[in-house]
Amino acid sequence: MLDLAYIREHPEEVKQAMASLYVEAPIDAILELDVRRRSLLTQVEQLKQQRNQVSKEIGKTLAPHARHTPAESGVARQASAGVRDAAEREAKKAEMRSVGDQIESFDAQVRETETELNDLMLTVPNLPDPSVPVGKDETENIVTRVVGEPQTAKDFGFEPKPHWDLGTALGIIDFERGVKVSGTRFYMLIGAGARLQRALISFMLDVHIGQGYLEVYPPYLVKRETLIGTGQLPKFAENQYFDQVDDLWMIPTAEVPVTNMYAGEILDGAKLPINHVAYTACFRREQMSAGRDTRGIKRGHQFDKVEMVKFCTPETSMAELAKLIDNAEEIARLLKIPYRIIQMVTGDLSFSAAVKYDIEMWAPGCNEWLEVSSCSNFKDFQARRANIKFKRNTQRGARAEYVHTLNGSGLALPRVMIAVLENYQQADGSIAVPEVLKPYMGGLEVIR
RNA sequence: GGAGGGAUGGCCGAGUGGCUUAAGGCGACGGUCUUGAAAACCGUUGUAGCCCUAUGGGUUACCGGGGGUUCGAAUCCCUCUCCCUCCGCCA
Repeated sequence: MLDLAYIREHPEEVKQAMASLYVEAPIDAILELDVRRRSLLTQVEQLKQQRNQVSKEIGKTLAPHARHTPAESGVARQASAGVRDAAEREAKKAEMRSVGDQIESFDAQVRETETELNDLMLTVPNLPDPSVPVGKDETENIVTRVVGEPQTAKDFGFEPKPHWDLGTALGIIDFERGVKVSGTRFYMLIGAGARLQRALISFMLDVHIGQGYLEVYPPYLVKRETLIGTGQLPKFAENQYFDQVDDLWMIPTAEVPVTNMYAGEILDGAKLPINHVAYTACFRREQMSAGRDTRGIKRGHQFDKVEMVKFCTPETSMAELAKLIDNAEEIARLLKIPYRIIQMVTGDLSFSAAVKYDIEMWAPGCNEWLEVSSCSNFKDFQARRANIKFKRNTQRGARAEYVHTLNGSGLALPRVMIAVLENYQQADGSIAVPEVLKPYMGGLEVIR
């Protein structure tokens, strides 16, 4: 969520930013609601002040012993001065009743305006960082680096096969049975296939733990407000699986529970940056892209992922993003798989990101670059939604500020599996196990 | 799923309709004293919003969330959530 005060003070700048994202954002409607809300607040607060004051005066005119008898049964026995007081008191009460009615009506209008305003604010995407190149869509994204040599048939000395052929022949990926049990876009990993995925998970976690990330095992089902915190809701409800009875939602990424684990908290600035790594399954309906990437295990409704999440101070978040990318790259380097880094232009930024880089691994069988990681700096956008703050020190009067949040895949499993299978395939259709994975595979050298 | 008990500031903990502007304690911060420290003593203390003549002043809301009663609610009523104790069920 953007800072409302910032929109109020820099409306033209915000509108331009939205234009560079190729997004229609209701900035004018927000500004109008903001004016209306503040005007209503001023009026209702005056009325409340009046009521508070007069109510206190009413209390003072009551004799101390009478204060606890609401019916004022003793009125008849009081002297004439007391009776006059009582009459005056009743007049004031009647007056305050009418003030109360006005307050009620104003409060209702304030609530209505705030709900409307908040609903609109939740649909506005993050502002892009000034460093992000302006561009319309993914075709204009920038390849910033290529690491390693993408291998082709010439290098292999034979025609490299796609993973669906390799996996099926080896009996380590079973597409038919996955579909039988769960429907389209599901598959099963069998034997060395399942073990290879498990090896990759353990390997990645160990590498990231070594880089200083604290491992977290989070829930896979979360509340609606948790998905609002990271920005998946309300805009992208159609991409989520959820249980209607309990209003619990299946996580599309570990980012959701891990970022929100500090929701509503004020963190100790001395403890920042906080680095977490989590392995989870992820669930996505992907109905928007039905028909795309239908072959193989590239895009399924369920996949595993190791994810890194960072919480840091505003002034360090860009440097932390660079570290995050390097930490994710380390996996590709250790696996000795060629990869490249892509910078997203404004038009291809995700809803919550201010800056975003993708890591793509080369897959010689499918003959394409596979997106295995997205590393994003969300700045204070998610922190504002999830209300995650920090204090720089314990000094008196220290102000709580919003943290900056970042996350990046410490790689998405199915696509790394594809890259491993296709890059390490041999002429006979067997797969050499990458050196760094052998200890995790019980010393297995070749999958055949 | 059933029965009972709870939720108050950074923490502990009082508070059954109006001197509550939330007592008291702890902690934290500042000061006095001291060669320095401790102790003692004095003072300060949260969050969010709005308004103004704006290094300051005013005001509203916040005692788990939401609603209600009342001139007035931490306090009374309804409801929801979460936690604790016990029972049942369960990988």
